[in-house]
Amino acid sequence: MTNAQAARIFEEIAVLLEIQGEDAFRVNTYRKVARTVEDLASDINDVAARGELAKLPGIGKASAEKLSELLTTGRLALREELRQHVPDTLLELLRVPSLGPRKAALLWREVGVTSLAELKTAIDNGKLVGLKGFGAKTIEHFKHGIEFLESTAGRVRIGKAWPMAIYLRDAMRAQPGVSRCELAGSLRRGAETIGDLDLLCSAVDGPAAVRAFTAFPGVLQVLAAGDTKGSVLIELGNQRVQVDLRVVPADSFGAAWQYFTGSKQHNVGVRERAVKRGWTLNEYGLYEGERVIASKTEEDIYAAMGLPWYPPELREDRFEFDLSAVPHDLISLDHIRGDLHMHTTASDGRNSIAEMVAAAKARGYEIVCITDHSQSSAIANGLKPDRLMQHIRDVREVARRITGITVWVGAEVDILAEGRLDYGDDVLEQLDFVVASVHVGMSQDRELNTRRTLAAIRNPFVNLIAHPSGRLINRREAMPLDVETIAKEAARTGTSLEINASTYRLDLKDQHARLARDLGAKICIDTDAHSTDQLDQMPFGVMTARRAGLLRGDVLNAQGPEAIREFVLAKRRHSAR
DNA sequence: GCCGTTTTCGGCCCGACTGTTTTCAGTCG
Repeated sequence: MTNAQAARIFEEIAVLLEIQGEDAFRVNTYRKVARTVEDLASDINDVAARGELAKLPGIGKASAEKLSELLTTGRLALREELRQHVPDTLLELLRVPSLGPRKAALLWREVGVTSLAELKTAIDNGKLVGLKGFGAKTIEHFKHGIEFLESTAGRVRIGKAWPMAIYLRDAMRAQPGVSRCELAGSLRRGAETIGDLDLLCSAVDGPAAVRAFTAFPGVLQVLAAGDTKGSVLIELGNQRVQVDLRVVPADSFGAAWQYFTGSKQHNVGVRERAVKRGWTLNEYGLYEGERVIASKTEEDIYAAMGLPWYPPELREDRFEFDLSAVPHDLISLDHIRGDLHMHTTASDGRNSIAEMVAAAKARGYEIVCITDHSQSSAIANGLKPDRLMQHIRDVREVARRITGITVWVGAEVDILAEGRLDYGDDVLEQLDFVVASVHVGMSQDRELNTRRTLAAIRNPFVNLIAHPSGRLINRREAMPLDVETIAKEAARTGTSLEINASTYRLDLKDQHARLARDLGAKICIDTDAHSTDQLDQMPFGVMTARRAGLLRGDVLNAQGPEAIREFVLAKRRHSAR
């Protein structure tokens, strides 16, 4: 059982308990267990095998026993018992906005509704009319909510949400009386997917700002519009997404920005510190009774509690409250000196070698590496060795013509299903930098996937394992892989592991990148661009690296061309010995 | 159910908005 599967089961138990009206704090305990397991970089089975489950934060004796039961037997008595009492299809009702556990329980007990489909029918047949707590507006809301669910595919990739968020932020900034507007929420934290867009602004007239917001073109539906808060649904490609706006006084902006950036768990951690000092913290400020201790800036809020200002990417209650673990020189976009993984028209890219190189140079890079697909990727027009030889000459020719940037020729060579690389060493040794990655046979088991990735890492000419897990966000699960073993071998051999900056991938993910760095592996952040505009995905890779707590020195392409060249040569020398 | 420099019991973050309420419960973030 994977971490994600175990986490899902504990989250499900939390919901089932909630519907049964269980004590909210006990419910929260199960949620915490789910989150701890989900966020864990190492395999939960390994932790269990070492008998260290109860050492994890928020997991005590009872939860450790339940986890252990689940991992060894694949079943959990508590869950099965709960499911006997509560129909499992009831869980899907909670996805309807403004329908929570209380109302779900009422719908089930009073009207016999146990699923989304039954809710829809019950509404259409007027069966909810007269039900206590269910007025006409509530019923209408549910009707819209079901339509919303049918038209949305859940969370949105950050790369899809970002441009819309910037557009809305700038539109708010242009409103009269609005002195400031900023992104908040998971978007500001650089999370890989976004549930809704959060905007924070300060304005002289709150209700006017909310009115302007809810009147934007593109707003499909207004969910709430108060004096300081507005919520709307907007169209985003083929999806719909909720956008929340909060308006606060300028003097409270720091407190509010801290508050609305989250994460929820980070805020709980910060608040607990306030409570210990006898203070209260809300979106308007940090208070001792009526007295304001801090409110204007985030820095003020954190400093008052003896905490450093946290880059938003670190605010996940993962490691940031261990002050010795808070990095001082976190990697940032302006540290990035090159992009070492991209494609051209030679394989499946849309732009020529010269166009990609010019675009990299225009972004201020000192080094760029062209890495087209290898021969077995027929669908991607992969290069057979003879075409690759011509391609090498073509890249060298561009390198001669375009000055002011180091231009390398490499390849993205397939790691085949049985573990062989798609080019022989006689071909690989002619390249400046070799990217190896898995594109086929992803349904193989953990051992096989790990073994073939290790084989690639041990090849003296392979310098980077690209998108190591092969996941596609919202589309394909990561292939089963022992990331810990991979990272150790990468560290030992001098091979880097990628954070692929494409917002379809973001692979390695933040937690794994942190684990890999801790085990000594170098990380390389690349866009895997298939066109010049995709080079602009780099910020999302950097945000992922920041969430992992990576420093400038942990990132290969934050070094200059000479250092990267030395990284390549060192592995070849080491292997020749 | 977890936790502990207020430690083995008694807390556990805080406020806005909505709807159906005559004073608050439910939901959300």
